[in-house]
Amino acid sequence: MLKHSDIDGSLRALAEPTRRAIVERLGVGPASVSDLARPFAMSLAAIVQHLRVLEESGLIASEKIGRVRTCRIEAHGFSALAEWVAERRNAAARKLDRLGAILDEADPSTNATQPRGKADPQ
Amino acid sequence: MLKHSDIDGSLRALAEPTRRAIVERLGVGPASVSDLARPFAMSLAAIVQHLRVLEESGLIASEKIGRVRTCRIEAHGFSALAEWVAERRNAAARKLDRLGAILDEADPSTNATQPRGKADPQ
DNA sequence: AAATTACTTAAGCGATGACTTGACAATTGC
DNA sequence: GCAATTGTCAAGTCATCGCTTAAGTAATTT
Repeated sequence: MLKHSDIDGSLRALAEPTRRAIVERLGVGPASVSDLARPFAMSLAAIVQHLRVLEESGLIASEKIGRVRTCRIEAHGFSALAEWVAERRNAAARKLDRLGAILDEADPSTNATQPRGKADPQ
Repeated sequence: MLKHSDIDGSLRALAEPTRRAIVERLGVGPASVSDLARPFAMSLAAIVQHLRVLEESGLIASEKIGRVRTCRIEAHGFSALAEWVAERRNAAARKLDRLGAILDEADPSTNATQPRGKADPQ
């Protein structure tokens, strides 16, 4: 149902400080393109390019009314990403200390694809 | 306490499909450099470079014993990242429909930095 | 000790990405 | 209508990134 991952697009989009700052600004509330551009020492055109990347990745959405385009943050895109990151974090946590053994016994399927001969130490 | 974010490093590292695949592989369990390289149609040196990026960002760790370096996923780095993404997702969710009003009344502090003159519509 | 395995390091190359400038289009205010 | 505001599009520049090849080191096997 949820677009099985424009994880790639989302992560690429967020791997850039300016775009992250824009996203954080939009977390406060919607804003126009020039509002978003104002804090930065770069051309409006550059910001528009960043916005395009963010919108294509589904992290923000925008609507143009008259001559002003208003941008807002898009919950959907962030949910997909949050899920992916959480999965990895859980996988990592499962490997910590002895907790691994406990959880793996509760749900052995998570270990099914383990390569032969590696007993997953620690 | 938690390194206020090599969010930048983590996101940059994960914005690359090969590195994401490596991380997913390590979610199953630790592996050597050549183990990690095997599935990919690229040189070992390339993989080593990817591993370096991942390690510098704190998403994986590695230890060399004898001539083989063993890599594992690092829970810490993923937690920091998961937190950041969750914050943005929450900010986004708060702006949805009327849910916003409800949550904002429950915790008005989240709205305190709203810029003047913007009433946060919808 | 010679060969093999498992990396490591450095230099270089082509593609992509983040900007710029400049020219244009479409509202809106006077 | 004219001018400012707000954004769009296209081209071009420069740095960074992902990869390669080639040469080197250190541990292990035979």
